[in-house]
Amino acid sequence: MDTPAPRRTRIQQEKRELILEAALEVFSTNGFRGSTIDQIAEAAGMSKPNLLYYFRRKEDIHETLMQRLLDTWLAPLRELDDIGDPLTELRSYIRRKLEMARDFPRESRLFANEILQGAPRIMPMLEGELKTLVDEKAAVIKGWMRAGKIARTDPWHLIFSIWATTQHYADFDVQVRAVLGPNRGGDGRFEDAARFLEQLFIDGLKPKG
Amino acid sequence: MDTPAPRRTRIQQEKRELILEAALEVFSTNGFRGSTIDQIAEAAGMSKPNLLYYFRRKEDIHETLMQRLLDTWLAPLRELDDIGDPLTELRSYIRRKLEMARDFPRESRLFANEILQGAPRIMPMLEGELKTLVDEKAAVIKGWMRAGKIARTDPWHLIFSIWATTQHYADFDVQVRAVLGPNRGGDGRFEDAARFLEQLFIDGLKPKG
DNA sequence: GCAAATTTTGACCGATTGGACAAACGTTAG
DNA sequence: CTAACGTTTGTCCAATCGGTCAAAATTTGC
Repeated sequence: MDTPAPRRTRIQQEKRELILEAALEVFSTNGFRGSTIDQIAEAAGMSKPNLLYYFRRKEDIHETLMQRLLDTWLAPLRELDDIGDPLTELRSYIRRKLEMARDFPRESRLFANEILQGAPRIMPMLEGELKTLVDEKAAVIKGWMRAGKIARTDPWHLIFSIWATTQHYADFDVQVRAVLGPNRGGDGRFEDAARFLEQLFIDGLKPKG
Repeated sequence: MDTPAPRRTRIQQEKRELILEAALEVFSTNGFRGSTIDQIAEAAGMSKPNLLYYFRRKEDIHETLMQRLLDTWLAPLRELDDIGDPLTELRSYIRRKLEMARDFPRESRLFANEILQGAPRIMPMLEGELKTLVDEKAAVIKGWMRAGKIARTDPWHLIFSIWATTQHYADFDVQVRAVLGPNRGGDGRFEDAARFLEQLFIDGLKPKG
């Protein structure tokens, strides 16, 4: 409805991708207001007016970036399956989220920036699509608890905690690396985190007695 | 060494406090670059040149704010005591951190903003003071594990997870409230979170038979 | 090969920004 | 009362910002 006919030239497609890639880099490290069109243009290897030929306003770039992000961002939770084995499902959800923090830290920071500032541009999506999805998956988890397959807890706060702990390794990466130091803070930190989080969540969720 | 003689008038003390309070509000919601001196001045109820009489540069305000923040921010971890009962110590550490997220969300967001942007202004403190403190407390926790008082895990990632989960309720507050909805997202959400986190961390850390 | 359409650029604009400055205003101690 | 000191304000400035525009350069369809 809102995108009637995005007929695009080959050049347009390529250049738009280039700009979005550059904008992701710039926005995720400086925030929206902290980033300038010039910075993005330079990172994309083109002049400012040229960039503005592809995206007429700075906010259009951010909006496009945000729309793409949200799809991939919620994919792991969408895959949480009622059918599968509960502990296996949760374990792979945690692993997938941690992999996203490792492989797409800029996307994570872009999202964190948006939320930190009060989510002015995606509030409807949080209260709509996101809430619906979380409620749905919380119901699934509650079902597992009722069936005695996992220990009883608050499913919503469980999901929050998984989000918080996994995204922490992207959003607070500099702090994590600074504290761990050059040895433990190297490439192995994600495997260490994976082991720790699996123990914390999965062992903790095994049904009691 | 760096603050030789901060002799200050009564008016200076009062006005500086006023400015810092206003700046905390503005910086924590807009980030450093996203905030303007005019905004802070207006929030503090004074003119821009008047504000610049008390803080000569915008960055001076941010720096002062950050220095104050770091002291109070690490206080809970500093209090983690080797002498006390391990599970009690950890439980009250988690509770204290969650209380800080509830009572000082602006400070939490200010800190998160700084880290998100790569911690350009506090990197030395992260690699110095913070790393030292965390290493020290990690050693304490390791001692508890060796003594069989709590289950074995990675102390560093345990601390990261406590930080992540508790601060989440300040930094991602809008998302938490949006997902929980008007009923569960009300004032009780911190008590729910406290219960959940205690179960997650404390029960999970009880020594295995 | 050429005309039409697309892409790129340099020059420019008004608004906003952080900050400087001197003059005006208030306060306070003797 | 008054001189010295502290505080406040209006005005101004250079730099940077998001964005425009027309003209030049390039690509594309035939």
